[in-house]
Amino acid sequence: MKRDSRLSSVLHALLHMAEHDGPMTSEALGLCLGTNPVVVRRTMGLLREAGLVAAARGHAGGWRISADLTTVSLRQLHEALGEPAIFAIGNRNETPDCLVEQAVNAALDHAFEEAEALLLERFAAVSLADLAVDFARRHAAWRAAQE
Amino acid sequence: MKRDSRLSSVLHALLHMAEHDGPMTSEALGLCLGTNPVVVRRTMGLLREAGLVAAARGHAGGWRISADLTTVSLRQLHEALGEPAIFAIGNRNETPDCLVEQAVNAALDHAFEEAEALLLERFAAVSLADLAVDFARRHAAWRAAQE
DNA sequence: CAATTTGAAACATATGAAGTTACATGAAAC
DNA sequence: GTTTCATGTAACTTCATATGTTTCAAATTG
Repeated sequence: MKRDSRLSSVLHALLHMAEHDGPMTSEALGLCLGTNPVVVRRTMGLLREAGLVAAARGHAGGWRISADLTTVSLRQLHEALGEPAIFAIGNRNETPDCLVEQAVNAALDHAFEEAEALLLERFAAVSLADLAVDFARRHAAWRAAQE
Repeated sequence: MKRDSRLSSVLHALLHMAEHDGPMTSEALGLCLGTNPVVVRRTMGLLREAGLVAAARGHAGGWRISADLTTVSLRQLHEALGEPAIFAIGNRNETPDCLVEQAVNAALDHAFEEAEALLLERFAAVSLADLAVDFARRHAAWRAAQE
């Protein structure tokens, strides 16, 4: 199963935007992410619809963050992306007639629901500002190591 | 992304086997699961390698459980299936040079590791015997509802 | 008007789970 | 011992879907 890496992508893009003065074009972001500008527009477009970023066309256009970094959590970004499926494992049949399969589904669903709740709770607890701080720490450590 | 439903499948198969006297053929299990006998053999073969089931060829052959239902947990089954990837969401690049992406990966990895640990813990706490009990309960309720 | 940039549709590629076909191997029945 | 039944396994096809690509319209700026 191919994994959905859009959450990772938009975080990467947003932090680059946060470190950058002025708007960044899809092409510039595509270079940072190692992907195509159209893929950037497609994914960032979902964040635009959620009001997290704004896009401007034409000369000096591009993408900029239109929200407070301290208030945007990973969970909000996950939601902005349309809450894609979290698990690569699932039930064979979600609405079985077979009582055996119903018992199996109930047990698996329960475990997955707990894990999902924990994951979303952790996502909600991390903001873009937290990531920016972590990046700054790594950057300082990297600069120190260059000496 | 297409979800891996093998854990769900083998649980369904194992509970039918537990309710059934004597070995069950791949064809019979395929009918229970709504799939092809070859798919059953392919998947059950992994459980055979883990020593959880045994297969006999020829007349009166088929699959039977070769372990104590109370000692086989969902986690053991997950392991027998080769510990397939749990999440449908992941990092774009697992070993990035970019410090921004490293910070992003660290945050996501941390959240996913916690959720994975919880899920596996829950899997470890549920045995086939537990599922058999739940099935029996559902079956009794169903019979009562038929009157 | 010309250059730049997003928006979006349409199509191509890649990956992996699941399904299918075909046949060899082994075990029991007769 | 031959027939029948069943697993073991390889090879191929199908299907879903994330990602990538091409193309062009629309909007904005110089």
